[in-house]
Amino acid sequence: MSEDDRPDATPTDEDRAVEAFERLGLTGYEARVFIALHRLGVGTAREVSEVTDVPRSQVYSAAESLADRGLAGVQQSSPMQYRPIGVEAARSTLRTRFDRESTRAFDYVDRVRETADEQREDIWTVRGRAAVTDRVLELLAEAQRRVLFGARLPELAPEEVVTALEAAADDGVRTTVVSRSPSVRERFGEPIDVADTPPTVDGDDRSGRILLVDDDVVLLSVTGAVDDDDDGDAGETAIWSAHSNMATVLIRLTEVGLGVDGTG
Amino acid sequence: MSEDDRPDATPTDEDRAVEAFERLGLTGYEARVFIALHRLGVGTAREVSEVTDVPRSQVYSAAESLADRGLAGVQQSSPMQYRPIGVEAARSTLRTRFDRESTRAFDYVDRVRETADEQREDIWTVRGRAAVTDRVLELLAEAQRRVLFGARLPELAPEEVVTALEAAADDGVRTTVVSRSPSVRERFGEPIDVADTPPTVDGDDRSGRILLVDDDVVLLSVTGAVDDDDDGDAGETAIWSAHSNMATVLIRLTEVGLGVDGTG
DNA sequence: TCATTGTTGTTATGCGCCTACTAACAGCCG
DNA sequence: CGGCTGTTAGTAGGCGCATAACAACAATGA
Repeated sequence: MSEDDRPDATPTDEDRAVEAFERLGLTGYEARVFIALHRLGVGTAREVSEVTDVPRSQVYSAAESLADRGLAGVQQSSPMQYRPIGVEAARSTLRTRFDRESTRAFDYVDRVRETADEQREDIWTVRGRAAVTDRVLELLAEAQRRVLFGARLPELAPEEVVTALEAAADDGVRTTVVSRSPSVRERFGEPIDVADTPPTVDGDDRSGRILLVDDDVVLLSVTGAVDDDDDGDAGETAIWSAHSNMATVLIRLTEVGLGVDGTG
Repeated sequence: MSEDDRPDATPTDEDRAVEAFERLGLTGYEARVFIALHRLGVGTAREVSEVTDVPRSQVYSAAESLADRGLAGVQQSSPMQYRPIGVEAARSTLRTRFDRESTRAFDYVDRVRETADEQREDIWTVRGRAAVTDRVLELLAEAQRRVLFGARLPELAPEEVVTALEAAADDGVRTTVVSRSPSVRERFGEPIDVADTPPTVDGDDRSGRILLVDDDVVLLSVTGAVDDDDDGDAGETAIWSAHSNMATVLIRLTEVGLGVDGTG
């Protein structure tokens, strides 16, 4: 059934779908049989093996495994027949399973977790949009006197960050937001100072976020796919430092470039 | 650090958490390092290997892999230091990844899917709560003249099923719901007939759902963990048949047991 | 009636990859 | 020298992929 048996041909849409299913926890055979069953509506092992690249003898176990996962139905007859569960039901079955495992895993982590007591002359690296946002929020929580936050793109100033910045401003922290992008600037109001980024430092379109907190906390991020696994949207890498001489030095440098004065 | 090195000791809470992380796509080492980092707050490879059962030499690659996934941060120094991302941020990172893969997988299935044109003298088996519900909904959609639905437990009559039953009733389908459980019965109103289950057939507390549609569609389910993978809540297995003599016979038998008359 | 042919469902086997685990190593510093 | 760090090689076992062989059964034709 495959018009293309070359070992390294361009991956088809089906190949990509199979890979996605594999990352959801299915085996390659299970994924192909599931897809084939949806193609057929109903089918025997033979029919399945004719519309996809799974040997007939392996269809039985793969389909049985799908049935165990609640993703397919079986008819005990000769020949046996299989039919897939509906797409939405299958999606929700997998999602339920994901949520269950997620709870099991993170509940335990929650119980044993310790918060780090700071700290030394450190520069930390963090990869991934969500991870960077997480770090921004934790650093913002320490703010006592002033905060400067910059984001080139709106996606880099998500709702949680906006909220945290507003909370800081409400607590009497002198809060400034800089961005070249108007759509970022207009998300902040009232107690927050908003400013355009000076053209001098805005040249590189790979810059991401900047965060200065008080006099000794700094975070800088850049965007651009680092070709992780396959995190299309997470191409952000940040460095940060807190309560260190290194942080202080970085802050001075950054302030000069931005034309901001942190003293006062 | 392990007080228990017997090969097959009872799994600890941490073991169970590690297994959950593995089902979310992490390796065992990655999971243990992630947990250890949360235990420590911050840590070097040595410290991690002392707190969990991962050889020091393997901590480096495991932590680096966590950093690639956006689940940990790295400090390039000697000794290197690692720190975990916050629990909520980690959970949301994994969930985002899950949703992305889920879309990739099911969008393709949606494009190639065919609906089965019914059908023969078949009895189908379906395992898992969600899969059974899916089948109930598809069978309900065929209703022309009458529907009888029964569920022993409220969980077996989820909102979608209630909605579908009401829709059928509104379409002029004579609709009856039977259940021993008052909490099931009181979910249905107006155009739907509600009845208690006669004691004669209610004996077995493993019965699940029953569905009769017109004169030739029937579904029967039973509950009880079939010890699938680990689907704690999905211990339901159903058989069903539609437009077959087998279905007709089953319907007659069921009606007698329930004291219902389907003619008219 | 018997032999032949084909189908079905099960099972065995070899291969390759990834993970777990151990071990060895060069570089650095006190 | 001795201890620590970070990297790398090497082994073993498990799982998934792939192919083949098999018994049981049904259909066919002489």
